[in-house]
Amino acid sequence: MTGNPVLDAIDAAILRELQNDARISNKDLAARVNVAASTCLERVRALQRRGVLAGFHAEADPAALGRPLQAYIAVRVRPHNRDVVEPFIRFVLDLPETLALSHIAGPDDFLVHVAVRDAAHLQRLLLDGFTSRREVAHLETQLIFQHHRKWDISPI
Amino acid sequence: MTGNPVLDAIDAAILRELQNDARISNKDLAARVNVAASTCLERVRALQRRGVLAGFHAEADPAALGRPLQAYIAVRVRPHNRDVVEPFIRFVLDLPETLALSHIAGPDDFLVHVAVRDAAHLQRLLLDGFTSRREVAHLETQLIFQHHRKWDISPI
DNA sequence: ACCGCTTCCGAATAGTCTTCGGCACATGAC
DNA sequence: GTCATGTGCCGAAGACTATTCGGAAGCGGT
Repeated sequence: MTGNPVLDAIDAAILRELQNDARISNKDLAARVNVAASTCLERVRALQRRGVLAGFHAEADPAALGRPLQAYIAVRVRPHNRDVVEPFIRFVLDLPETLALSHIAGPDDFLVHVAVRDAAHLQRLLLDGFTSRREVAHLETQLIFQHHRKWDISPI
Repeated sequence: MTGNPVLDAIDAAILRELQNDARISNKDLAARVNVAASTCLERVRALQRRGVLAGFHAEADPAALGRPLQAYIAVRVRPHNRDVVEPFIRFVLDLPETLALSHIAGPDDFLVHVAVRDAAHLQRLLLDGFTSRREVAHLETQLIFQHHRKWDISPI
């Protein structure tokens, strides 16, 4: 099931098209990858079953939602054990400012990607949201000038 | 038109639903946000026109595609001017390993988010892809244990 | 009240999704 | 070779959905 080593050309094409436009109709998708609509539908469902296609999401522009400023916040958490880490993760993911959170190896423990209204909003988030928490031992913030996300991931 | 400062409750609900499932049918979406299908369709198109909805993308699981290991690569580029930076950005975005690229302020210039097959693959990427380039002055790599992305961004 | 503007709705047509029976081909047993 | 089995693909057809459009309702401004 998960052991299938590679995608064939049609699956790869389906994946590419759906990553570019998740709302394409099944009929159009089938035409683009040169299979019948019924075949295409079954292929898509198989990709979902196998976990290759994990979901479909609309992309909202943070700037259009009043949050044009993005930053990374590197966080060190002490003590770095399960009882502290798990609530911290939940806390960060519940912040409306958070776009993504990584638990990383290195001097810092977490990297939090946030989108905020302006510098004042970022300052408030840092002071009230992060440094006020006991387990937060160290913070380092880097502003993001420009962020590029690649939507189409291909197999290896 | 674009000057409208906030989304009303219906737009916010549409945004939320589409961020959770971009392939929901217009009819179901309309039912969830309590408007007629025709109204819902026009709302969605308006959100696209305004740039709030920037696209619809399938989420592919990098691990299911044979790339279970993720890392951040912090890069310093010298000289840090337009003639060097722009080709570098293009180069990184063309790498199949790249998931995202941020141009940031601070001691490092770029943060590259990559997904690779294993540690050997990462090593090869660093040596052959990055340090072999003239403009790359410094590299720092951090492994990612766990990455959480929030799909539903809300206004402020 | 009246006008102009915007937003919403529901009916109707055009179009799509989804199921299902059957076909074609590959594989392995004998 | 020949048969049985399994897999994947296709196309037809009914069920369902998208999209358009005319008209109604709400809301400020005068």
